[in-house]
Amino acid sequence: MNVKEFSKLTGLSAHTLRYYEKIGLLKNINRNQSGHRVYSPKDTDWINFVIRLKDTGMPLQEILSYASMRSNGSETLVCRQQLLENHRLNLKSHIQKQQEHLEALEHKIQLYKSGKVS
Amino acid sequence: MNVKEFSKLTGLSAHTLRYYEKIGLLKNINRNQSGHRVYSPKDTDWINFVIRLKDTGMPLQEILSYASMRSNGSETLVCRQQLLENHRLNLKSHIQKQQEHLEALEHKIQLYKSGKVS
DNA sequence: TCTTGACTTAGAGTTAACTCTAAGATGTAT
DNA sequence: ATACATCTTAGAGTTAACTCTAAGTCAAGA
Repeated sequence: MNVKEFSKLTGLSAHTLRYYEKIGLLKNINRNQSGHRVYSPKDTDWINFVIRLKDTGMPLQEILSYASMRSNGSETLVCRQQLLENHRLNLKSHIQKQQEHLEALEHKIQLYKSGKVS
Repeated sequence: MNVKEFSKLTGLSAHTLRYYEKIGLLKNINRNQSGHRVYSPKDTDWINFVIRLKDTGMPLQEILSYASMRSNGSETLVCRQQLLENHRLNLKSHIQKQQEHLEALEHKIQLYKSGKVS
């Protein structure tokens, strides 16, 4: 898969994909005989997980730290699990808070609907 | 209330509060005889709503647009309500998506717990 | 009165995460 | 063979939202 196809698949621009590679978020991307990148299904799995972490608000630096632990093999398993469990707690409380915000927003909209706002 | 107290109340730094005023998000803040800002309960209500919008991911530009409609009085009521209802839909789908991310994350953590990840 | 700390302004600097540019090599359709 | 799109790189530019700096004013306690 070339960069254009991979870009379409992931929803990230070719620029962003090269940027992710530059900062170390994507590693060991294969090249064809003319030096063009060739992405594999493994790259797809990894980038999809990266995108999930990113979409849940994890900064690239922290994803990078997960990535580098991953490439250090099984001695980092506990640490990676810790990181993910910590992220899970953050995400749960984020959802909780957004739910409260939603309710407050719906209350405000009700005020508009009943003409109690000017 | 001076800027320090208002900062503590809102959780925003004094720098940020002045910045919000500079870009037009806070308007007509009173001053005492020596030119220092004096924040009122009305300012508190407004900033709290601003913070809610911000925390739900609304860009300052859009909050600003709500703010400027608000200061244009009742002829913008419908438009403001529209903006909030649209934001409500975005927020609902955000929460939905985060919920899905949470489930995928919990699944991944299960893989770690059962030793299926290396 | 002197010091200490809070306040003011305009404007510069920072950070994260892209996003684009330039200049050149390669690939694909007519 | 000739366009024309796509690939490559290093490095510069952009955007949002702060965050800080400098230089000066003001207020309260020893």
